[in-house]
Amino acid sequence: MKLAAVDVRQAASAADIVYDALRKAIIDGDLTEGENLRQDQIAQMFNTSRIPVREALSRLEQHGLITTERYKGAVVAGLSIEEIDEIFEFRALVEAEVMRLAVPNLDHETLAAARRHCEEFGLETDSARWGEINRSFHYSLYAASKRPYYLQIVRTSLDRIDRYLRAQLTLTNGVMRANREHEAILAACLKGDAELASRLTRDHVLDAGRSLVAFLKDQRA
Amino acid sequence: MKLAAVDVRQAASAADIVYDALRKAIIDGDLTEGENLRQDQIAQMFNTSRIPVREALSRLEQHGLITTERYKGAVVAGLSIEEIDEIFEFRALVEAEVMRLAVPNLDHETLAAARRHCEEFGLETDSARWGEINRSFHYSLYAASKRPYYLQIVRTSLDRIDRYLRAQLTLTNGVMRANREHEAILAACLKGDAELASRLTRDHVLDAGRSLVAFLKDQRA
DNA sequence: ATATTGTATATTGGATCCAATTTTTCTATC
DNA sequence: GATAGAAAAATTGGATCCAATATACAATAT
Repeated sequence: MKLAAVDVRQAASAADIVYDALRKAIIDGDLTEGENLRQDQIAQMFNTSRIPVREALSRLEQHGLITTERYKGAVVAGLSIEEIDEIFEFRALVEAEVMRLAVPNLDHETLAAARRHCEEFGLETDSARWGEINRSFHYSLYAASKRPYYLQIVRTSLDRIDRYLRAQLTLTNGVMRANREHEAILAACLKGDAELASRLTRDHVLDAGRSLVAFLKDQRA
Repeated sequence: MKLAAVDVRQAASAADIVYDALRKAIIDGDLTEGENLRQDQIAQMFNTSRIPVREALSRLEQHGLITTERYKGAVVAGLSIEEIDEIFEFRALVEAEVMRLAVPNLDHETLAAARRHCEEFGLETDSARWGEINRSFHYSLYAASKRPYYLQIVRTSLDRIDRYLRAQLTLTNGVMRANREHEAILAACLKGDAELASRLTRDHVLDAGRSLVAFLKDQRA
């Protein structure tokens, strides 16, 4: 008897599913700052008991995406202007270094993929997708750094501020500038100029941070 | 009626207690790499049910301190040489920057505390305490950077490699050199030379990483 | 004797129930 | 009608019980 080999992959646990869904909802901004997260309500949404929900909430709290208080429950964490500023500063430091380390390892395939993401970003008209494509562009280059720990940190940092970034990315001029900066970074990568790519990445992140902070200061005032 | 003001602090939940205890045991090296963590056994140790234990394990997994597999359980995570190397490289980047940012904010009190930790490190003979004092010294300076997010990241990074570092810190020559480097960093801080303090911190971390990696390569061969 | 199959045990993930505490609602009183 | 206090509802953290699966070991066939 002949059978095709089937990749029986481990099914994710309920806690994993709930965690992934809530994380996505928070970084997408579908759950807004300060919003209450009732264990019971979430459990019903996912057709589970509160146990896996609590585990998911506990993980989210570890990553700073929510805060919890006994007998009170969990709320989506908000960030102060100062905290947002600090995270952008941190990202600029780490992502610039990741970019520097990535350039020597970039091959044609990776560069082609990055170019596709870059073009896609320029052509996309659905503002809801900009954030996602933006991540894809940067990550496709960052991956060449072969620094999984750095990338994990970048991911958790980005998770914290992504929803604010998306709010600001809906402003068209922000997208235009981001697109120009992406092209400049890509050009530096094609030239193999690690220092330039690193500096441009740093400025790209700091720029985004500055305009976001300005946007939020205005909005919150 | 007069009552002394009592700091009624929120009692930590059982999950918090278990998490803290396990985290400490892992970073202190009391739980060794690959060691099995049975929920039932841990629950009995802390006189609780498995529920808070599972929550604690879930958090530890998020921080990379353990790995879990369904129906198999949790084991203390081990790090490859490459992973350790990467974490030291990362720490060097971030801690150098934190040090640079801290120097302009250092006041007499902070410097005095750092000096005390530095001297304590030189005088301490109990090798088990070196790791702890080492952290105190660096953190006392880092705190002046006023960058809570950076510091949180530094903490989780240090958590991952602390037990290896402690194993290596038992070698007296490692402590001697660390002590000299601490004094040099402190001197740069006293001079208010942020660039120098930053560079020395970077080298201090990279040095520790290099000798640790050499030590482990030898040990694991 | 060895390999294979079946069974018992160990262990995890999840459901349901309980205790503690907060928040809300209702009621009695002014 | 407003307010203080009590009862009810809501909500969380934890304990106990159940289902699913892996591992260890015994029984059996070759």
